[in-house]
Amino acid sequence: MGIPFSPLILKQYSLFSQHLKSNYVEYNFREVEAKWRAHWASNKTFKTEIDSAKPKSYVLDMFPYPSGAGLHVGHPLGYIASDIFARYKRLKGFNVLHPMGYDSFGLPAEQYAIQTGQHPAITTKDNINRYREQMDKIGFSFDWDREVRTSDPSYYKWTQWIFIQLFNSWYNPATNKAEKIETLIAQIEIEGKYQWENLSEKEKSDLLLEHRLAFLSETMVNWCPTLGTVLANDEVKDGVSERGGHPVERKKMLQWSLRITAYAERLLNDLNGIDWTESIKEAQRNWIGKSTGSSLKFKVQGSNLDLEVFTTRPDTIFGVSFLVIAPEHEHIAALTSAHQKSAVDAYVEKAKNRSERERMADVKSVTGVFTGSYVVHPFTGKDIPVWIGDYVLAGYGTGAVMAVAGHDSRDYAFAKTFQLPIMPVVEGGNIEEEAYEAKQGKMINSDFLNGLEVKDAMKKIIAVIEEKSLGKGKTNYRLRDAVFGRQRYWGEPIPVYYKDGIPMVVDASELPLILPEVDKYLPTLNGEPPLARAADWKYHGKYEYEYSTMPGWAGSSWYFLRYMDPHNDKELVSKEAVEYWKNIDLYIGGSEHATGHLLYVRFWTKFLYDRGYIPVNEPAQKLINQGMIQGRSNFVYRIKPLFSCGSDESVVLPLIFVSMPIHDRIQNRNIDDLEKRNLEKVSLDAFIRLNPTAENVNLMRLETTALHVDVNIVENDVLDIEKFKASREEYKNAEFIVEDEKYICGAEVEKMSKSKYNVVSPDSIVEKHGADCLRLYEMFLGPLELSKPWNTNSISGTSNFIRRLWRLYHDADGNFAVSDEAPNKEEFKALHKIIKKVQEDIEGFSFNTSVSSFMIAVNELTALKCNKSAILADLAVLISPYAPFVAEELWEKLGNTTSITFAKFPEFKAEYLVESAFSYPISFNGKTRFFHEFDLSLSKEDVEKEVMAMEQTQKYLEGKAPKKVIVVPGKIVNIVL
RNA sequence: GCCUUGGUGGUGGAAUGGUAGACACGCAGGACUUAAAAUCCUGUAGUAGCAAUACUGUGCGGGUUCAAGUCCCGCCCGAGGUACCA
Repeated sequence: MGIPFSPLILKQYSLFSQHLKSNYVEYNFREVEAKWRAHWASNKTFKTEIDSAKPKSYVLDMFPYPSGAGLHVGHPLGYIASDIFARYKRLKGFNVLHPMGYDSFGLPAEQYAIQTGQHPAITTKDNINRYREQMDKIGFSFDWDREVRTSDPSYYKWTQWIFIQLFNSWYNPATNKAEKIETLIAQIEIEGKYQWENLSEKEKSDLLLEHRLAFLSETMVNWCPTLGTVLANDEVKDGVSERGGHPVERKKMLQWSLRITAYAERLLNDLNGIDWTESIKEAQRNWIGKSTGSSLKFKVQGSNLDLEVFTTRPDTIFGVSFLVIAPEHEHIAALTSAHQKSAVDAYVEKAKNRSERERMADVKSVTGVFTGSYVVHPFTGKDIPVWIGDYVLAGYGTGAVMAVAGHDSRDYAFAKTFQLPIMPVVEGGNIEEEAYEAKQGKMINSDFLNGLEVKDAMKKIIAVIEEKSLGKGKTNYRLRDAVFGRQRYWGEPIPVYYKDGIPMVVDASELPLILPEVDKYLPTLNGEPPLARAADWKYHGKYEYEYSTMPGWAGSSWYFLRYMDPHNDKELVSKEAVEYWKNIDLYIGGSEHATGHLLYVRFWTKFLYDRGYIPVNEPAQKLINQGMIQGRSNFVYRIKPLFSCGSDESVVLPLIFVSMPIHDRIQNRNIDDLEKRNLEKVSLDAFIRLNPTAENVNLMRLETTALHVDVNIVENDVLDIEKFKASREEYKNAEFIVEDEKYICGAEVEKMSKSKYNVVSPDSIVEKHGADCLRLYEMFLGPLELSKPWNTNSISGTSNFIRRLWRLYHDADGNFAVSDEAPNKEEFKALHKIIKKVQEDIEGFSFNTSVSSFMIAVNELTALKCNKSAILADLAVLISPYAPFVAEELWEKLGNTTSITFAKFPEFKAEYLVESAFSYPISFNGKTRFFHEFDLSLSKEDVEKEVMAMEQTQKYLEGKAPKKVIVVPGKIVNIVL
């Protein structure tokens, strides 16, 4: 008596028996990965200590800000690359420092705190836990015992300590380095410019503040009223805050700043000694913006006032036809004539209220006003009118320019607008058309400079200017001092208090200055920063603290040092640790930090070097920028028919989706009548079904609209209809019109974001395909530095690869089976080819090509049916940086008892690749026609002789004698006809 | 505008001046299976041809070379960054 089968059960049964028939056990990545994840964690496999017997390598990722959204597949790209590099270096016998931490002070946690009242520390901790969980899944070889968090008091104690050192230092131009402030006092005393002893405390303080590297000064800042804080230039994009997009205005404020400008020249010069990408170096060079020229004084007509300008083109001095000063220029009042006063006042007022954004929006329009004053040309004695124009910036140079309309396009536009004279002084241009800006040609209309080349004229005029004390040769930098105070809560408190209005730093022994609790994370009613809310928060119970906190980049400007010695509470880093680890050998991160973080970290490193705390003056020898991973959105297309019907009552529209090709045809109007009528009928029927009471229903027009669909329910652009229906209540009864039984989605590359439903998390990939697969796939996508859209479509390629790799070590039944036999020549060749390739690729950061070569190697060894342990053990080691889990498992099965982390990278032996013969492409006029194998020991002449004797050659020669025959041994034969 | 990049099949991408399109995805066909999935095999730049083969092909136009995706000159287009910086 059997159990009666229903067809469905029968189907399931046969499936089951099928499975039993073949008892092959596939690679179980879930089990294996979980096993090694736990093993590495409990054995602290990646814990690193100083080991002077080994060479060191410091491999670092830019640490993340732990945001609430978690990691998406774009984030780990750089981490995977650096992890491969770190694991490779270990195999090569290096002692590798490969840590990770969190840049955990920042705006989003604070914004969230303002909205919800939850302390930013809690939000931050939750986010960090989530990040850690996600990173752990991917199998990074970080030494987590060295984790740092910038918001941790034991960390920011040292950020504050560095601030104190900056405060207590000045930049000595004579020694060209930062020194203790005491050496400045000594110098002041020697020079006797001031009677130091006789100065009041306030005077001393003010005097020193002009030299301290951390100083308080009145600066123009980017003030964001909505956020209640000051923003750095690089936090402002298009006149609005980078985070949140709130309007930003210019405002004068007493602020803490860091004197980064003192380091401008060194920051520029030392770029030559580091191996960073040209684009980052160039961005930093532009940001520092060095320009050489001359300052020059113009006497104001009828006054003792001098107007000083900075120009890079002193050679064009005889072409000056007017001067322009910034609307904020300090001498505007003195320069304005009574007659022009109302016009000037109106203009200055308007310019002041024009936000950065507006000024930027109309770069093309030229505005300005005449002051009514004139200056005297220092060489011709002619009167030169002084104008005000907002294209001149108060913050750069002297806030005044000498306008040479013939040779500067902005001056030219200004002159054209206000009908001011334009005089050419360098041959070569046509001033009727445009300004001639090239620094090339002979000087004309220039008195004693006439006939000189621009370059020579430049030298001569600077000499004359200096001789006559009209000014002097000068170098200007675009780089501004870095504003260091933020009116925010979630940051490091600046360790300063005020005694009788004099800023004093907290004693280093009293650090850390703990961030106090506040009732609200908002500014106070009278506009003071949130820290002013802290109850009884006073230095020694008496003196008011500074209420600003440090900017986001403070903690990240030195974290690479802390990883070397993260638990030291006596020093920021011990001498021993920093002498051993020195600086970063490989730094990987996004190029968006080109002029922010990467400039500040160089600045702090140089400062700490100057003051003798560390032995290196650059943070990173080698820098790689990983590309952005963009999102790839999928779309479904809903039919949106327009109906007309008799009844007025609200109608229910049907939910019908058409596959992408159908949508395309509707959009492009190349849909045939039959299909169109069918679609119309389906829509109409559905409508009537849903609205049975509607009368006189008519279809007006057939249209489709695209809707984003979650990429996680789409595979290879085919929609999982069941999941889609389940995803939202209103989709439950959706209908689909498909072709070939597949609903094809549209796709488009966009930024990866929640609102576009195109976020792919690494967790989902790890869950579905495994961490090894994710690692390989991210590398396989393309060159590390290139931006590319994330597309999960071809992930099956790497997934298959791992399974094929696994099968190499297993027999047909899935039992581990390797042999101790000696490998043959082909097997050695396949192995050594991959040893060479992987080594070259990792050292050249070409990770995508090494994944391909692994595939080739596994394909070759599979074809050779190679199961020799001598080959397979080395293969496991080679692959282990890329796919550590499966490599570790195979390594153990091969009988090893220690982690593959401690294995040795196989040594490449060229002799295995030596070939005795080569199949030459025989080409005619560069076109390959056929192949022929020749022994490589054959001489060029012999090869030529043999080729010429061949029947095929004669065919292509068509009876003609060749003009020339080129034989490149081991490469090609080319016959020129 | 300037700076930095990049432009190669249906797609992601390979190519020290020396066989363009490695590797992978997708697609097509086949094997196994009652069937499907998985797996394996074959083909896959375009045009013409049953085929051998021929021609055309690395954004465009020139050049250097026996030989150019690669080097040089001049353009076009995309991406990222940056800007009244005197």
